[in-house]
Amino acid sequence: MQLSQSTEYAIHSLFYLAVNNERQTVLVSEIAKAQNISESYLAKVFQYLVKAGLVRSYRGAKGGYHLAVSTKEITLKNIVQAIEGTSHLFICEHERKDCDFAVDCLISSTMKKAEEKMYEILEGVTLEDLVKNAKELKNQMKWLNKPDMN
Amino acid sequence: MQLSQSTEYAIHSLFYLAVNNERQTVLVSEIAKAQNISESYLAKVFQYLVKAGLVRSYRGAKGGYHLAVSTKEITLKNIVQAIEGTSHLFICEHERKDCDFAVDCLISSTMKKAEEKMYEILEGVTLEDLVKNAKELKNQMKWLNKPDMN
DNA sequence: GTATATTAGGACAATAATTGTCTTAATTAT
DNA sequence: ATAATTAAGACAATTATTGTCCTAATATAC
Repeated sequence: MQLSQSTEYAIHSLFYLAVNNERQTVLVSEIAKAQNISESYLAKVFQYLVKAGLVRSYRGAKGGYHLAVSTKEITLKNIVQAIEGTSHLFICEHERKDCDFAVDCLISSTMKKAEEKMYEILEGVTLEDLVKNAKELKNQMKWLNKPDMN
Repeated sequence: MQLSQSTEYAIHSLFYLAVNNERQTVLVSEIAKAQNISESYLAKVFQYLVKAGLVRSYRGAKGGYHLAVSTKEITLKNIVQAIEGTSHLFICEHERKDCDFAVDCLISSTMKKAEEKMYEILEGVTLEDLVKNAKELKNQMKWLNKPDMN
């Protein structure tokens, strides 16, 4: 059970948009280059992000993409679900048929709870947090690398 | 992101073994029939369960399978990982290459935490719990169906 | 209005993962 | 020895993911 590579692309791309949030639009080609991945494939990923309402697209010359809402409003959960969909972790075939325990099955309820707990964590981190963290790390690294500190 | 059908089969099969824990062995053919699924495929699933140390196999006449340890010691986490493997939810390609933030990346650390929280819940439910729950539900259903109660 | 830049959407191909079957070997009970 | 059963690997079928390309729609700039 693993998140797809598309999800990694999506997260990194939205992070890129967040960092460049003051620009009016950013091209897919630029974002693909920054991650060193295929532009045509990333274009597909962006279609999901548009559909999920996370980014807005602008066609034509000077077009490109921009975050649809503020960096505080976009969480890791939003991004993961935009790509992976919102279907449940565990879908019991049996449950749909003849299962005696379907009404209050401990397997199903546990799986749902596990899923919720996972999403709770992903919901707690926004693009704003990621940008802040990256800036801190950059500063920290510069500091660590100052030659007069050693 | 979804658990495979094999995982469902594994959970239901181990539940079946747990319910029949007093018997010396149970045949794959019986377990497959109980779930109404292909025996040859379930046989493959059982190979993983053996490898993971959750069940013991007995070859030959009167052979079959039996839980390798007590029902208290087998958790949903064990079963899920036996089938799905233990690799992480999120594996960042970038991280392995030239990422400046690799050391303390908020994306990676959040994903790891989300995964941990999920497994924490799955770890909290054992086969023993599932059997108890099923018995309770059965009783509850009988009670609900008593004609003199309505 | 024409040319240019850019995303949208669909068709398609390649690859990988999952699901499913079968055959042969090993093992055990009778 | 014979019959019953799992082990292991090869293989096929199906589905999901990844990746490319072409045409249409839309917007800007001249």
